[in-house]
Amino acid sequence: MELTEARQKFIEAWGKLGSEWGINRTMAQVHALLLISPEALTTEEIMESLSISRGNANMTLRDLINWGLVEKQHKPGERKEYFFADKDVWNIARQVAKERRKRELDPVIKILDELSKVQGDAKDPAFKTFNKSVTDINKLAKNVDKTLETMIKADENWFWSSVLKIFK
Amino acid sequence: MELTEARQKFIEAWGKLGSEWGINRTMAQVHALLLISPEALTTEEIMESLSISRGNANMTLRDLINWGLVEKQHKPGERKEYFFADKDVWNIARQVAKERRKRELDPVIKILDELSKVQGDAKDPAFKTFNKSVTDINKLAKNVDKTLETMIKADENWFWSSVLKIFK
DNA sequence: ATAAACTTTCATTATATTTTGAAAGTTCGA
DNA sequence: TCGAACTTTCAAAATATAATGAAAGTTTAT
Repeated sequence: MELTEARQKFIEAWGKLGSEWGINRTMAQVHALLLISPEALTTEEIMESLSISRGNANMTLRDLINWGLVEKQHKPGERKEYFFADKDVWNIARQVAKERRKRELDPVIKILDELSKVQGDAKDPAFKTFNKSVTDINKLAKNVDKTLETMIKADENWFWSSVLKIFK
Repeated sequence: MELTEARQKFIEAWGKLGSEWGINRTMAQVHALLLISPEALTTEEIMESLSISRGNANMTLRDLINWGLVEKQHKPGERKEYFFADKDVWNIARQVAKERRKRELDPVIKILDELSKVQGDAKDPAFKTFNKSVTDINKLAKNVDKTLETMIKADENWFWSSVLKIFK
C-alpha cells in the first residue's frame, strides 16, 4: 500500500470509529487529516482534501478547537488562518476524556445522585428494583469518573504501566 | 420526587446518554425500563410504557438480546413472550465492553496494524507524520484493548479495588 | 386442517442530523 | 474610507437514521 491510499484509509477508519462513538464523521475526518499532516492546513486545503463545503469546514474546525484538539496558527505576512492538530496521542485521549466527562458523564452522575435519594416503600418490588439499579449504576459511574480524573492528570507511561501491571 | 417521576427521569437520562454514545435512544430506553422492572415485561407493556410501535419494540428487543443484555422468558401455560434484563450492573458493563470491543475496536486495530506496516521515505515529512500518528494510535488502542480484555474477565470488586488503589 | 394468538418483516413515513453555499460580517492595507 | 481577502452564519436542501403499522409468517390448541 502506498502513502496516498494509506492516508485515505486512515481518514475513513477514523471517521467511521468517530461516528460509532457519537462524534460527527466529518469532524473525525478533519481531525484525522490534520493528524497526518506535518504542516498546518488552510480551510481551502481541508475543503479540497475531503470534498466538503466551506461552511462545514468552518463549523467543524470550530468544534475541534472547542474540543481542544486543534489550534489556529497564523503565518507571518499572511491573512489566512492555518489549522494544526496536536499530534501527541496521549494528549488527545486525555482531552477527549476530559470533554466527554464534563459534557456527558457529569450531568448523568448529577441525575443519578438525585434519583438515588428518592424515598419509597421498602416492600414495593418496583421501588426496590429501581433503587438497586440506580444505586449500582451510580457507584459504577463514580468509579469511572475517578478513573478518568486520574487519567486526565496522568503521565502516559505512568498510567499504562500502572494499569497493565495489575493485569499481567 | 416520587417513584413514577423518578422512573421516567431515569429512562430519559439513560436514553440521552445512550444516544450520545452511539446507541439508539429507544434501545437505551427499553433497556432502562427493563432495568427498573422487577418482573419480565411483554412487548405490549413495553410499547405502552414508552409509546412505541410494535415493530420498533420488536426490533429493539432483538438488538438488546443480541447485545446480551436482555433475555426472553416464557411463563408456563402462556403463549406470550416476556423480556427480562440482567440487573447486575457489572455484568452489563462487561457485556457492553465486550460487544463494542468486538464490533468497533477490533476492526480498527486490524486496520491500524496494516497501516503501521506501510513503508515510505523516512525523509518525507508526510510519511513521517503519518507513520508516527498511526503507530502511536495503534499502541494506545492496544493498551485499551488489553485493559478491556482484563475487565471483561474480571470480578468487579477485584477490578475496581486494583484500579482505584493505583490512584489513591 | 383451521383459526386464534402471537411474532416478525419491511416498504413507507417521519424525524433527526449533517451539509451546503450564498450572503453577511470582519479585518486590514493602501 | 474603500475594497479585496478572508471568515462566519444560517435558512434551506440533502442525507442518514429511526419508527410505523399493516401484512406476512409462525406456533399451538383443538
